Amino acid sequence: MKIVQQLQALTQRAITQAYGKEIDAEKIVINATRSDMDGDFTVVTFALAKLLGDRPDAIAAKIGEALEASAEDVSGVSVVKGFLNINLAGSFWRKQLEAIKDEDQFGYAAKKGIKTAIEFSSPNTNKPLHLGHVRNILLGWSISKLLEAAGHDVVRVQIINDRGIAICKSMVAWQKFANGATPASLSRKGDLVVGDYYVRFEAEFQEEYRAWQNTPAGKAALADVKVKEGEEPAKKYKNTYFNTISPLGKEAKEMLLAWEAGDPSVRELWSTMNGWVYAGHNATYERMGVTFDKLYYESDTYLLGKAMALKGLEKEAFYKKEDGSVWADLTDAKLDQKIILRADGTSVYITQDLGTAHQRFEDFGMDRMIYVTGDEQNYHFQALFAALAKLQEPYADQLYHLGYGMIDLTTGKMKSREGTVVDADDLMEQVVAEARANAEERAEITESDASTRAESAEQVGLAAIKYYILRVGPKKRMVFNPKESVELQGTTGPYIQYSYVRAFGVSARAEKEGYDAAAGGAYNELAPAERDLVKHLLTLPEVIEQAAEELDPSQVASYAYALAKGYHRFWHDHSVLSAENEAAKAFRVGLSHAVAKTLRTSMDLLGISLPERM
RNA sequence: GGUCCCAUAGCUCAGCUGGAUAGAGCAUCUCACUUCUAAUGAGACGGUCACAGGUUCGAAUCCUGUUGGGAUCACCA
Repeated sequence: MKIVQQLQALTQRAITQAYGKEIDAEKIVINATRSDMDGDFTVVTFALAKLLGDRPDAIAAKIGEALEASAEDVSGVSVVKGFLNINLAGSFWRKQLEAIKDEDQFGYAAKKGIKTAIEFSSPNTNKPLHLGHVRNILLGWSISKLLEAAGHDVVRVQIINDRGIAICKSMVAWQKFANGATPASLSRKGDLVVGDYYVRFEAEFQEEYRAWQNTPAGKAALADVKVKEGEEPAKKYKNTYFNTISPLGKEAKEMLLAWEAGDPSVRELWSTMNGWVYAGHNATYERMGVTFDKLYYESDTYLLGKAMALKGLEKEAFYKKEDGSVWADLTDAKLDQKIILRADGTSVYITQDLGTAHQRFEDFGMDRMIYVTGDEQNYHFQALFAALAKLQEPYADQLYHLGYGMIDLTTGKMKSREGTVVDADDLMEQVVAEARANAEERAEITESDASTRAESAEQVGLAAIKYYILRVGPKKRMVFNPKESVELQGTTGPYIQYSYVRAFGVSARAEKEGYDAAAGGAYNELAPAERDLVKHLLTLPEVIEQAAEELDPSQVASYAYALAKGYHRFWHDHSVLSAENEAAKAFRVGLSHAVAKTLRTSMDLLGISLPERM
């Protein structure tokens, strides 16, 4: 039982003793005592004043007296205005620590029998993963771990957007300019190669468009474009040009049609180039420590979506317009009319999502489904959920969309077209290099060999990136400062890792050298730093529960940081191996052991691994 | 115009279901290393919690409105 609940029960009894009235225990407000006041927990009595017909300070005094007399774990009380500060005995905290120290899955909830599917990352197959994906992947992975810790059965899925005009652009450019080059012949990651040709296509297209603008036909067409003030005709006309005039655009569109028709040579090129991308993406995922249970491909599910649309028509959940297009009326969900199928029977974005959702339910029978995407898709998911509700899909009321805020670079907004994206691979490489440089500088202190240093640099660099991004609440738009993200000091992953290195190192050494573990039972006068650590350790289950409930890894990030900080402070003031006596030593070894274990648990929930040396 | 998200120290961010004098990190300035690993610790400096009302014994937190920033409202994904 949680300590606060125990105290509520005790306080409830004390009130009955002092006033002869029964108060609902849950209504008694008990908070952690402010750090600058003496005490562990504080009963806030203002709300009780009316119920008991007494003044807050008098209530605090009377409850305090009763508590001190009857509760053996209460070592002292003090009253400040209406606040009753309670001190719990050192032996109480010592016993609490002993109870969790070797608990295998401390912080994890029992299985709830709820199956949750979570979709994240879900890239296009025409380019490498970039900074936006990094936030998506880290959030998705961490939330999936949190849900598992909270007792859910989790299935991690992706929908891979492997078809469409974008990949066709890469394919056209590759055919025209690559001379048969492959990732192997270029010694370059496959996703980067395909991305190169996507960029090449865009560059060639820009050039073609610019040249056309200077032809008589181009000038005439642009002169007719109506624009608002500050808008450029050429920019506004670009899509129209691509779709109706551009030779390159025509090639790409013909390729898309050939793909849809199942043209064997186009399909073959398509699957070859997608294969390159998958190999590249997988390498990136692997380095990030992320895996998926099941992948869905848009090239499969867009057909399923069409079936869903037709089912919707049968059920009269959707309706057909005169031109043959299929629509959903979502006005009762405060949304608009939403198209489900085009007049020519081809699918739109939402169509494949309908199909994918249904297929997943067939595959897994999940109770809940969580989508992690950028918040620019908030409206899309509202519409998707409303449409699934209209179809009366059984899981329709258990769908969640987590739209995270855009991640901006310090230099400005992140736009792939302007070439200011930070590539995921480059980012990891840069930060790991920084960590390596740091480790080399400290090589004398750590007395480690080169391969150990390289390994820990990898862990440290990745921790820096992951922590930097996950410490911010998901919905908040955040600024990514490349310089600052490399920083290994302050509120960072490496700071926490260092705390772990200390806690783990010292407890492992004590185990190895041997100490009198039983002596700890005599240690009942905890120093403030020790008491704070034990208290903080004990809150892990609540932190996990709430973070999972709110789909918010940043709460765990804060928790881990506070724990690491507390341990650093403790370390500074107290010696473990050369403690004053055997009792103190035994207690501190146990404390260090528990801190190390808890840091490991909480950082694991963020997808961050901890080195034993650094 | 409709809907949604955001606004806290110079900068980047915490602040749980309303509780005491709003907290960290970075930056700036001090101090502490022949270490159980100083990638650390201690201190100083830094605030009209966007603004205005309301609810309450009590509001950064809840409600309403205003302002500012962003997203979205495509037969794009």
